[in-house]
Amino acid sequence: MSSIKGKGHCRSCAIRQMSIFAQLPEAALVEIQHFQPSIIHFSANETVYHQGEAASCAYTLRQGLVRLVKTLPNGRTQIVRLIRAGDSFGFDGFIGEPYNHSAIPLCEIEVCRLPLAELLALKRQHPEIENAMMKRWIQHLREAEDMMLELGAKKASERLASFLIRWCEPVGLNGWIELPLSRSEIGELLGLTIETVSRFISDWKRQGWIEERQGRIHLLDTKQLQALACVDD
Amino acid sequence: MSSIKGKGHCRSCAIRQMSIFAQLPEAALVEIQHFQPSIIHFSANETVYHQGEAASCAYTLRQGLVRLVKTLPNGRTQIVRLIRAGDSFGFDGFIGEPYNHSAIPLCEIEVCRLPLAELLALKRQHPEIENAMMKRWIQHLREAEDMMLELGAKKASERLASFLIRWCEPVGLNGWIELPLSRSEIGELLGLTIETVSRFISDWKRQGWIEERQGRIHLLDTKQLQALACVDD
DNA sequence: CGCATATTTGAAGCCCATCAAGCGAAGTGG
DNA sequence: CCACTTCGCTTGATGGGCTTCAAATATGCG
Repeated sequence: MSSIKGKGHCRSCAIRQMSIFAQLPEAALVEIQHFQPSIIHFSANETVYHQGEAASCAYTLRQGLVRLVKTLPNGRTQIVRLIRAGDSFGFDGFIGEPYNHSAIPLCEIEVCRLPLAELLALKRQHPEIENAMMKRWIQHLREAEDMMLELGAKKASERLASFLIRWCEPVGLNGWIELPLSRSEIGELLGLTIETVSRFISDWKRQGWIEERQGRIHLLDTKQLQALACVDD
Repeated sequence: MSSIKGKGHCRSCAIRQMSIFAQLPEAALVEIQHFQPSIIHFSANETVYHQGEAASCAYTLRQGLVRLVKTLPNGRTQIVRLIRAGDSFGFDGFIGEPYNHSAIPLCEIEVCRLPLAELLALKRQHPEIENAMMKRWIQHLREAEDMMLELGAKKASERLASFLIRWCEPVGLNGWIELPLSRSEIGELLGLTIETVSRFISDWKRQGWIEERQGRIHLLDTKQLQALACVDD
């Protein structure tokens, strides 16, 4: 079950630098305390909010990884975004709409819950927040456009290769990195079946282009993958 | 060729009510005149800006229809958004990035070109703009999520059916409406080939579910299409 | 260890892309 | 005005890529 750990302590918050509150002056942090944002834990697959629910709160991810998911009546699902520590999500309430997707943790997570009304007030007083949010939205829109290109114009192997390359970018394309997504979750992200994902990964392992051990992955031959990926930018 | 028609006259602008400047007080409109936004005409397929170009201006569409397109090195393309009158686009410069897509008119268009630096200044002085822009971004992000679900989780017929239903919504699902997209452009939007699009449309015409005359379309049996579309929301 | 779950692998089939040809409407120039 | 071209759309035939169904193997967890 989810559990409320306590009130947020913005001043000492480890991920504030990565969040939309990074540029806030120290003085403003005291103010936020009045809002008493809640720090909440969720375990893996324990839904933070459901698609269609009234959107009364936004969230900032403090730890872990969250997937934003949309589901068709027939059960087919699509992961529309992956949320990392420092990212905020769940702003649909700003336009009076219910959540457009469900937010489901990929692992144990910790979020900071921000009531929208209070966030709205805070935003009005501090243009830095508005600015930071705006930049995030533009960035997210760009990433969504990139994803649409992936889904609409690329083949299975191309999508998977460019996903792996993007995923491994943080470690400079040459080290080991956690891959906390199951085959099925990778499939839901890329619009593929679990079998197709598994087949290509197995194949590329046999080719010696990638290796994998206990949930971590390592790209050995990025050239080959890059060629497969149909790189554009 | 594109041609600059003259300076914008915000006060008398026919589409201002639909734009991000709708809530601006009359007084502020005079200010904008100093910025002298340019009204520019483009003919169909005459690119407004190219993916990768430095993004120095944003645009508001006054008339016509624009497609935002991303292209792979091998030539495959994906329409990532359709822009209607009143919509603004091309904000990548706000985060210091080049345009993430190309903007290409589907027909003759008229745009209002806004230098980003000046728009930024105007935004700072008038929170209404910032607010309106924020709402648009949230809305666009929601639509992008919807599109990712379409592209990743639906089959050809389902994508096409729900596209037609969405397209015809403005006329209440029971009247004729312009469809200024060619088969090939519908394909680029839905991640399908021109032949697949043509086949289904022809089939549905034969079934008597839709009819089409000189670039206009009419849904006759929305129930059937709805069933095909895998409706979710 | 034993069970549940995730992954792999195989076989079959379908959906859609690809290749190819024909059709119709609009535009051009003689 | 009409042959000719062009372009978008249609329709057919074929093949391949990915899904689906199924079963075996690996992995993790109590």
